[in-house]
Amino acid sequence: MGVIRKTKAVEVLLKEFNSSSVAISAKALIEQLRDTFNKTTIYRVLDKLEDDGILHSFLGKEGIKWYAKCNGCTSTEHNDVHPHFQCLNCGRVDCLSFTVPLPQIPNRKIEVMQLLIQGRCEECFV
Amino acid sequence: MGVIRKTKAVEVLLKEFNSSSVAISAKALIEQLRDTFNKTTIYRVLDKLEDDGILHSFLGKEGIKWYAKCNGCTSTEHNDVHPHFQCLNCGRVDCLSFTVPLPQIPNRKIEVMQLLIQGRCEECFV
DNA sequence: AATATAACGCAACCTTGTTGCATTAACTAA
DNA sequence: TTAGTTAATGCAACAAGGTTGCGTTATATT
Repeated sequence: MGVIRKTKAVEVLLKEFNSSSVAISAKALIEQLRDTFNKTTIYRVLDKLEDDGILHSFLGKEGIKWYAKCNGCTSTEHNDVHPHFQCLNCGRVDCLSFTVPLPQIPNRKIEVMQLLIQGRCEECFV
Repeated sequence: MGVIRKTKAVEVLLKEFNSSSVAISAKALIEQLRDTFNKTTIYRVLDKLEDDGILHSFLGKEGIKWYAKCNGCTSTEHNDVHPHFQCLNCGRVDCLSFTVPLPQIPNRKIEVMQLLIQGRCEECFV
């Protein structure tokens, strides 16, 4: 696949992810950019950025897709396996920087691990 | 909420979960029982069984909902937090019996943790 | 057996995400 | 700089998982 052309959509979305370190849901981006880009475009650009190893995606609560910047991934391998934290109060999702030790399970080959931690974020923590 | 009446749907679904220890997706149950029950009924019964602490649910790949039997949960509290394993080859999902140590994160309150491990199960492991 | 009402079936709907196709706009090279 | 190629876009229609409203059925109670 690969991002070949620097279009407005690519530029705007990249800026969005570079300006903060939190994860953003496809849904939120579509709402936010409703007047600028078609949802199809946004889905396609996100797909591509993921293929290129620039973003990674994961599923949050209710099965909706979230995206965040990758660290150290290439288009051939997504190495950036870390937990995500979703605040049950404000809905915010961000990447946690520590890595979780992958358990060894006999006779199984582990390929991916998705760890979603939910609770109250720093802002909503009283 | 609470399951009040012992209907056929409740009976059949409970039997389904008692006869094996793997997780079953709502989707699969609907397909399997298509000629017997309406999908609305199946969704509602699963909801109830979850509320009652008999089943627990989690999201698998593609955001579809899976259910499995609980161990030691009540209608007021779901304590049964363990990882799930989804085989990327045959699609089978089951509960892993070990618990994962919850990390402590400063200034955040952790309430739920969802760990989905994906790879190749015992049967599909070559 | 009569009654109250939880549970059911059906159809219609909602949400997130995808696909086909005609149009537009980046890049390439003359 | 312009002409040509084709990737990227917008639109509309669709798809899948799941939910809702409401009239009907069946379970439990008396």
